[in-house]
Amino acid sequence: MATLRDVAAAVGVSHTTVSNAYHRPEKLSGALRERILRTARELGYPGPNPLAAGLATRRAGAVGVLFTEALSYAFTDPAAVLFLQGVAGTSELADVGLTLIPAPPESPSAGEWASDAVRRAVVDGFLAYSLSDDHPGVVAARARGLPLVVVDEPEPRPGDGVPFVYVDDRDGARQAAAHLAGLGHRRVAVLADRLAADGRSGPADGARLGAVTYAVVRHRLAGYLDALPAGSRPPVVECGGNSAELGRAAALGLLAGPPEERPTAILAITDRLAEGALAAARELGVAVPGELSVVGFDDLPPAAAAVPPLTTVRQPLVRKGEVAARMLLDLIAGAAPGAGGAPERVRLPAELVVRSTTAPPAR
Amino acid sequence: MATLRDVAAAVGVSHTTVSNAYHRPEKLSGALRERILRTARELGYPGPNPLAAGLATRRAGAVGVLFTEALSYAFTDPAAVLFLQGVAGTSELADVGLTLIPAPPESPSAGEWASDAVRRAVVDGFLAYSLSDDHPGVVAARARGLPLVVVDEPEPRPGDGVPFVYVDDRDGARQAAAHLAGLGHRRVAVLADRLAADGRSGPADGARLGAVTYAVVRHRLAGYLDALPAGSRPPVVECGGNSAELGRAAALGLLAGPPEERPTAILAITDRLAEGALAAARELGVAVPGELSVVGFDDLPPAAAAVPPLTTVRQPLVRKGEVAARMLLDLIAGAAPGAGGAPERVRLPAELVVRSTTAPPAR
DNA sequence: CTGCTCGTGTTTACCGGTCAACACGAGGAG
DNA sequence: CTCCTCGTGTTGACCGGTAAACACGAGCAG
Repeated sequence: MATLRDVAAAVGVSHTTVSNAYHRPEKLSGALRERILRTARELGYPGPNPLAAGLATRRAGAVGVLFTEALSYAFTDPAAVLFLQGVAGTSELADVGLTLIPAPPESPSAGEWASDAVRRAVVDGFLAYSLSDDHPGVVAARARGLPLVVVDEPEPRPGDGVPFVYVDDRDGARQAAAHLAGLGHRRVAVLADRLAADGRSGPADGARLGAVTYAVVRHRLAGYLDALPAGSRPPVVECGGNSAELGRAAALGLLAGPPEERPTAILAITDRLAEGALAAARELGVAVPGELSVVGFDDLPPAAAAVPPLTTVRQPLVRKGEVAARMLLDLIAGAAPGAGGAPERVRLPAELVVRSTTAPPAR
Repeated sequence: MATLRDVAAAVGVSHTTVSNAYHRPEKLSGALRERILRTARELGYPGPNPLAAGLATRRAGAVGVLFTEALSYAFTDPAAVLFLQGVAGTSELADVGLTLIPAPPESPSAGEWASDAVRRAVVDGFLAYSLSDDHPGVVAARARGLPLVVVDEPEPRPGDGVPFVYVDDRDGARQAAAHLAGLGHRRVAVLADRLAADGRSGPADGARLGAVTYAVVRHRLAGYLDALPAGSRPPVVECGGNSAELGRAAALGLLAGPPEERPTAILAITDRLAEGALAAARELGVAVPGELSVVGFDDLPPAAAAVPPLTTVRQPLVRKGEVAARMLLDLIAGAAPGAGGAPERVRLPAELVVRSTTAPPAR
């Protein structure tokens, strides 16, 4: 493949002049520039090699987004996709690429050399999206010494200097539970997921509830407790994954008992689990919201279209992506976190959206 | 920031040895390797710079996926996301990154230097996803001289040597129309989109139908005609975008007339338009499938969950991504297209899925 | 004792650009 | 007439790695 110097030789000018023909048209006469570009075309020169240019300028021209697990899984999660939409919107404004980086939570197999993808990514900065507290991906990203913005979790220790964008999950959950409590519900159950990365399912005991690995889950759970009558400990059951199917299975168990024993309301930690709960209720002939109230979390597009439309907590997913991307771009552009330019943490509000899956409990 | 040579100097070895400590542990003693790695950590050396490494090895370690329009829009399109899911699944197997590249169809503003993102992307190859026939992004990608696989469109000229992965849209559309024709429908209308990149809406005349810029649309339209009674020219109305809302608006127009004049069936060129048609029918009190049959295209997840469940044509979206990614990876690994290794074109089947939105026309 | 191979490192040449500093002739100001 | 500035280019030094070829002592077979 022809290089910049080949073109220079063919035209009979210096390599710098060819470089300038591409980036600094004003530094040479129009005629010469034309001649250079034409020769380049004739020689099949594909233009300056981005790798070489990047090395010289020390800019990769792209930002990396870190996902837990496989990317193929991330695309399966509507919340992640919406977040990405926000990120994409603002990073293309800044004319930088977007590279997706899978960061499996497996612990390093060959000593300290796990999360290779993070180490090898050609990027100017990272966006860590919703990783667990102990995730090696975040560590690897920090080790790269590049600007890093953490989204949702893991929550950086205050003073740690890591910019952080998050949603007030606790307050959102509190609103959801308060809504239910206000309607008069006393027997409330929680449908949860991801208390840890082990994918376990079934009722969660105190120990497990005390050691939740994901900050988002921790906060939502705490928010529920905030608004429920003091001292009440709603049963929490883990679904083993965030899907309607798994939510349905778990809800089936919750709803198995006789009417006077089963919960009158379910707080689902995500919309998809709520969807599953709705399916389970339908299957069992339990009327929603007559005999059972359900509240979701996220307010994904299908929530409004569900039958009945789902009462849920809205979090600004796209906006979260926009804010995080803007913050990272500022950081890359040179703003010191916390100091003047970029704020160190941004909290986005969550808001209860009451639709048709909640009502006072049957008496 | 410390470099590989700094570490070498600190340890008192050559820089090559440090490089080997990272990539070829067998080329040096374990003790020395440990010492090097430890020193590197102490110096805050972030590991080999990916840009420099890439330059030297001539591998970027990532593949680029080209989308029409903005990325933020692509994430809005479930079909694109599903495709990406397939791509991500196979490229992470190969341990290469995934870079998303927006390729707006605008014509070059500064002479030949449009689609900058394509030219600057640090990738080893491109996947062009569903671009229009004349899209500058494809041209730019070819100009980079890197392996390129085109997905869906633009259809490369035979013998052009560009690998191509596509779905048999024409056959899928034919099946849809044949199903309707078989049920006895004679007044069929088509809900379309993207006849060109101008976003126009309204009835499409012959001239416009003759100059469709997107191959996929062209094929689906042709497939419909294949199966409809010879000589019948169903009215085609453009929606101006692929959304349920726009589909609803267009369908409202189609369904405005008295029962004996309005179509008894609608062929929607995408599921989302079909969804809009369903909404319009519901609004107008037109029973589906009693008074109106609707067939979609794509078989996105919501299609099965719609009420009533949508009859549609399934295309293997995730698989399309997998096949295309595998093909590109093979190409990057050195297989010549067409010759031995990678086949030059792969056609994926489309299949009609009959659900509950189609029935014989009311008599 | 000689000659090979093997394990460990080192030397040296790229990879393909960008950029700061400098060269040089022409036109305009003083 | 001289000096300065400006428009155009050129020189040469990086950017931060990778890899082929070579050096060298030790162990070992013949």
